[in-house]
Amino acid sequence: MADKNHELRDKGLRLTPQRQLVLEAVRALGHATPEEVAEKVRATHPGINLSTVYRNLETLENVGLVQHTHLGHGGATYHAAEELTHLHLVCGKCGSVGDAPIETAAPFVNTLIDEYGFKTDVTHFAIYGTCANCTAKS
Amino acid sequence: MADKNHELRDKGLRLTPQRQLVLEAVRALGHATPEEVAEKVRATHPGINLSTVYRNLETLENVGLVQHTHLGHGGATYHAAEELTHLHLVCGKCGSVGDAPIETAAPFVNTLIDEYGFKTDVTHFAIYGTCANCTAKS
DNA sequence: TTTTTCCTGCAAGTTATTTGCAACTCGCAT
DNA sequence: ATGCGAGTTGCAAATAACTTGCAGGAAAAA
Ligand SMILES: [Mn+2]
Ligand SMILES: [Mn+2]
Ligand SMILES: [Zn+2]
Ligand SMILES: [Zn+2]
Repeated sequence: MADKNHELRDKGLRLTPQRQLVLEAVRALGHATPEEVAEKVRATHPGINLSTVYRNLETLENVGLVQHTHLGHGGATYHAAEELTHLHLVCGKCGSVGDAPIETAAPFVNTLIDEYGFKTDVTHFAIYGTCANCTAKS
Repeated sequence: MADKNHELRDKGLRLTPQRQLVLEAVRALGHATPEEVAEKVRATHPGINLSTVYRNLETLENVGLVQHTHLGHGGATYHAAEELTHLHLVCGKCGSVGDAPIETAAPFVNTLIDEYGFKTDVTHFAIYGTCANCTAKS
C-alpha cells in the first residue's frame, strides 16, 4: 500500500470512504446480504446509510468488482468477484449452503452450449436440493 | 367427472371455489406469478382476494399439487406439479425463458449425488445465462 | 482555488408478501 | 334437514426488501 488504493479509480469511480468500506466488507464476509454488509461497515463507521450500501453494491457490480447470487427464496447475496469460483448447494430442509467447484458443472454447461447455444452462469442461482445430512435423517 | 372433484379432498383439503379456481388457473397458465393467477381467476370471479391466492398456492404446494420456481431476481412463479418436467433457461440479457428437458441435467445431478450426497431439484431455480440469440448479437 | 460532477444521508415511496381478525362456509355429525 | 366447529375467506394493516427524489457535501478536474 505505497500509494492510494487505485482499483476503484481505475474503474472510473470516485474513491469514497463508503465505497471502499462496502467493498472491503463484501470481501471479508464471503456471502453477504446488503443488510449484512451494512452491519459490517457500521461496526467501524456507524453513520453509513443502507441506501448507500445498496447503491454501492450496484455500482461495484457494474464495474465487475462484486457479483450477486441468489441462494434462497429471498434477496440476493454478494460476493467479491475474484472469489466466485464455486457452486452453491443450498439445502431446502436445513438451509445449509455447501460449496462445490464450478468444474463439477462443466459437462452440463457444455451440453447446454452445444444443444441450445445457451451460455450458463452456474453461480448466479444456487443449486437447490437436499443435503446428505438431511437425506440421512429422513 | 361423474361426481365431485375429489383431488383436493383426497389431500385432506376443503373444496372451496377459490381453491379450485387457483388450481385451475395454475394449470392453465403454465408459469404464473401469484399476481397473474389472481388476474386469471378474477376474469370469472372478480371477488377473489390476493391473499387468498397466496394462501392457496402455499396450501396446494404443501400437498404437492403445485410447485414454485425462481425464474428471475424477483418473486416465485408457480407450476402445476405434473407439468414440472423441464429446466428453465433464463437469459439475463433479454429475459427470455427457454425450456430444456430435465434429462439434460441428469449427469450433473448424478455427480452431485455421488460426490456430495446432495439431491438436486434442478427445476427449483432457473438456469441462468445468455441465450443463443443474445450471444449472436454481441 | 474554483468549478463541476458525483456521491451521500435522509425521508418518502414502491412492490411483494404476510398477518390479525371477524365473518363465513364446508363437511361431518346429528 | 339442521347445527356445529374447524378450516377459509376478505379486508385492512403490517412487514420486508428495496428504490427514488432531493438538497447538501465531498472528490477530482480545471
Ligand atoms: Mn423457493
Ligand atoms: Mn440476479
Ligand atoms: Zn440439509
Ligand atoms: Zn437472450
